[in-house]
Amino acid sequence: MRILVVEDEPKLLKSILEFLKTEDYICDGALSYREATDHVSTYNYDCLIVDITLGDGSGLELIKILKLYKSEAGIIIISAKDSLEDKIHGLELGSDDYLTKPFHLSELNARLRAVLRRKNYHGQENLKFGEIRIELSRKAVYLKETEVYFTPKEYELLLFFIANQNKVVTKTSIADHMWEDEYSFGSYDFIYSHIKNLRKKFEDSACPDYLKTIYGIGYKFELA
Amino acid sequence: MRILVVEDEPKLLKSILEFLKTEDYICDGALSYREATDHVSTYNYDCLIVDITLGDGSGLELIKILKLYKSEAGIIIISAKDSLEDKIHGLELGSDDYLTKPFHLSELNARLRAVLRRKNYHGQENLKFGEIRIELSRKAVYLKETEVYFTPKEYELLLFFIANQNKVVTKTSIADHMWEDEYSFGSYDFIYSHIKNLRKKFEDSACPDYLKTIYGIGYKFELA
DNA sequence: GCTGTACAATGAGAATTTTAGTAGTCGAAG
DNA sequence: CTTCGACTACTAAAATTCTCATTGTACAGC
Repeated sequence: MRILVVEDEPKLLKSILEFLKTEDYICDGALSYREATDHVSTYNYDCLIVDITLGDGSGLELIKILKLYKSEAGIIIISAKDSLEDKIHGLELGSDDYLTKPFHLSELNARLRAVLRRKNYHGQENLKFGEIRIELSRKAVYLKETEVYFTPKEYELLLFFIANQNKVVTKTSIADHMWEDEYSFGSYDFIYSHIKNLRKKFEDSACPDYLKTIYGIGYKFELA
Repeated sequence: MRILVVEDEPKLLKSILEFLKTEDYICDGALSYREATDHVSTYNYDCLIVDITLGDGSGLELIKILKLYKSEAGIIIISAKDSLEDKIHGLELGSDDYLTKPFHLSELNARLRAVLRRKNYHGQENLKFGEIRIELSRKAVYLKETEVYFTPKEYELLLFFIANQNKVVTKTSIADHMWEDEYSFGSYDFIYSHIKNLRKKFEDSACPDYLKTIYGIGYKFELA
């Protein structure tokens, strides 16, 4: 379940992303208009959460553009104003729901579930990939039928790879997803480190290592 | 026993919720139509209490929609008008009972019990989870056959965990559920504090600690 | 095939973050 | 005025994440 959150207030964006990640969504953030269109033109999202009171242009314009790229994605609008106008415009342009600041994060989650359900993504409870099984609601990872503990970063990374299975993921995109704001372009040592930990857990459980290194590019998670 | 109350008058909603909580129901509130459908699409309720004179649309419409999602849930209609028409319509659409404003909360409780009984939830008096037994009617908690006093917040938290057993509950959702009004992105110290108190009571009674910490995320209440 | 360079993997420990624990303040109820 | 529960502030402990130095590996050019 892939989500893009567009919000210009860094703190709020961060806490939304953190929360959604704890709820097992694969999500990215954009601080501006342009960043958002970049992301949308690059990745496939199932739902977009958009603050329409961004600084750099009309948020409703943005929605039109987003729709062009990704017409089947759900859209939830966030707004500070409770103005009926904006609400109506938003809904006319094809947003699926509307949320007024301030809001509870679990409220956002409820809307999100509703939107995704309306789009027939009945929230999956389990993920399977080869010998790996994940019970999302329990955050439990099973390798070959035995439960293995994964730290938050490891868990998130694993989910990310499964979401992008059979595709090459660049280190840049990994860094982008997992370390939103503060990733320094210098080295990817921290990625190597987490990759190593993942592989160690596979090995310790005699689980095949589905993670292929693509030299000079990144990784690919695939069977056999 | 999970209940959703749909009522657009905030004060009334609040007092209904408070009352139901003292009666040991796990309950959520919705101030509008849309909020209600969100909740219903997200959680499983055993009964819905719906004011059909909401501002944002016909309440009877709402009931139709609610039924679509969750046909086995009981429904009690609240209405300001005592019109026979609405009553008949409501019952036709599958509501189980009907209550006219103003009403006593104890009256609501009686209807609720009746509805739940009819649905074979014959007045669930006890909850059990491992070595924990709760007599809901008395708000009495037994750990390993000895009664232990739990403060109101501890009790509510315990019920929340039991209601969400075997699932990871994030700190955010705990905060959202237990401190609906005034929680702002602060620290989670108060959660830690209550968690500690719960665990202390388990320990003092030599009762297993079913509460697992999920580092960086929240907690999980499960056997073994 | 050999060699050099850039990239990737590894292991250990430092730094940071998160949680547990302790003590104490505040405010409401009696 | 006292008691009790709810919450806060602070310290300690635990766990995770990140850094860094080092070792190993793939690729390209010769």
